[in-house]
Amino acid sequence: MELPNHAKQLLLQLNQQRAKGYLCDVIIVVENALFRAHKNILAASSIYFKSLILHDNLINLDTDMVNPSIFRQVLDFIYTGKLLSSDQVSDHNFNALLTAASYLQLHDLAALCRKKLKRNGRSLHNKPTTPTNGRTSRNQRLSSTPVTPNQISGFKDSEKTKRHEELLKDELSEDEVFVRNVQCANPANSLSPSTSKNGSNGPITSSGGLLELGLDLSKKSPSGSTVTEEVSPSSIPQESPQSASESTANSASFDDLPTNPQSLTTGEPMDIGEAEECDENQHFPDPDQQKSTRQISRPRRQAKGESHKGEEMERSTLPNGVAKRLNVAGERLSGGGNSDLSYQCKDEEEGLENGQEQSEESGQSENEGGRNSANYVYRQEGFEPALGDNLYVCIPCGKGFPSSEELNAHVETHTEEELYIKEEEDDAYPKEDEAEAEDLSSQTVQVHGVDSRRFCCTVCNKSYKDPATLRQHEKTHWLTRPFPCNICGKMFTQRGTMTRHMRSHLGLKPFACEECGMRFTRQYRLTEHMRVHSGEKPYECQLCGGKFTQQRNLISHLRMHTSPS
DNA sequence: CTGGGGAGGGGGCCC
DNA sequence: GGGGCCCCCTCCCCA
Repeated sequence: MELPNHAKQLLLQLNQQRAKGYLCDVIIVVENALFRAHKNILAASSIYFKSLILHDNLINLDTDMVNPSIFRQVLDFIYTGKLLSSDQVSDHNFNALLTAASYLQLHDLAALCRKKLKRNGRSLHNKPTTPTNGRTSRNQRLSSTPVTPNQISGFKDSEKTKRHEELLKDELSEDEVFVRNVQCANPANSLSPSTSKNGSNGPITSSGGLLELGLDLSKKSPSGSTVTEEVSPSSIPQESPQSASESTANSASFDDLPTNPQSLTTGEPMDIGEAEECDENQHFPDPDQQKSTRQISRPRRQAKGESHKGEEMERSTLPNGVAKRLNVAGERLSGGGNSDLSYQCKDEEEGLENGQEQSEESGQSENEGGRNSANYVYRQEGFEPALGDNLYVCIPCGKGFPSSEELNAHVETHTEEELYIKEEEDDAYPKEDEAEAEDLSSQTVQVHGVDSRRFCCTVCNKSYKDPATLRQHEKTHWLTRPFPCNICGKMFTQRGTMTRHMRSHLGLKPFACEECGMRFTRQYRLTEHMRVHSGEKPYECQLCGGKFTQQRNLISHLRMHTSPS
């Protein structure tokens, strides 16, 4: 007995889930576009993917071989077995598809493309369609500014490309919208290292419309002359749980998108069955051949360890029974390609059990449901039967919910005060003066005579000059971190920190050295760096007289003095 | 090979 | 929100 449509229905469901970002556990980076998908599906489709996603949740594809537009079709094909109808896909597009399919070892797709090209009597070009990486310019496509054919550098046949872009224009899947939120941050800087180094792209202004999409991770250089990212400030899509309701404008664009996989493609689909060599058993080619074609260079290993004092405190104070880790199959988000994208969630790599950190899924869940309000969405570790389907757990109270939407609705009922860790509930923090701390209420203002630091934290007794700073500090005691990274899900207590973190994902280095052209993610780094050119060494060791350009190196040096040797 | 310095990069947090 | 600083990790170079 066999259900005739079982496989089809299963794939349909999976594609719907992809469209919603549901249970997606891998992000594929193609130039400046990100695609969410399921590891299992990719692994089942291509041994190339299979090898890549074993350890990485973030895969960076070779932009010489595939561009975002093509990969979108590839991904659609993987999930549906269908391509756009042949009259909607130009020969040039088939060439690009063939290139991508070969590169990704999607042999069925490659065979399909070959057949179509052969049928059309065209020569096969199993080469990149362009030396400029087929920068099909999703940014441009998404931009409200009209795009001239010349701007689409990815294809020589710009008219056909444009036509294809138009075809795709109105059928963005949700993963692309997710991409939009990320990539619009830096329309000038793609994720490829080629543009991150010197920022050779032209200046981008808000007139392009990209910034309306809401993410600005750029900075302005102090000099201004060497920086290309001239963008106006705009809001960040992530918001605190308290302000989540304000994000409806963002959410609307998601909700309007089609989730039916059929709508992901238009026109008459071309079924995979057209490919002559489409044998189900031919999905996995010779592994040796696979190795030889592997294109992705491994990223430089990133900083791994950190003190994470606050996170350790969080772990120690998490309520019993509250799931912390949403860890989806390895969970380690590492850059699969260029170093600009080689960020790794350090705690994830270290296997820490910190729910606040393990939020790739939370990010997806927020995309699925409240979009920007799912700061409390964490999957239960494993799938404990006792919880049934209530896999989405509210960290503060431990309640489980079957969907992120319900959890988000529940989270709204929590007040800030509830999220705050009361002093009496927390014995994990060092107290400078416990007796005094006991007398402090959350509203207490300590006046220490002429001391201007009148605002004391009731948890750790630190004092601050103004209530805003105190409030900012108090967030470090919260169980939850209100600002998640859209890419890796890492959570931050301050929006600025998250924004800064996002720059590392996107390779944004707005601060350029006028002397050597080296670029930095932070002004402070540039200031430090400038001492290299000036020869200034303001930090002097009082023990040996050694001088240093950076304070941290003096500190490191001092350890050498103090450590027993 | 090892230790030390220089420097790039990331996160936390206060102002 | 941005700036600045601290702390950390890491890599690279060189003696």
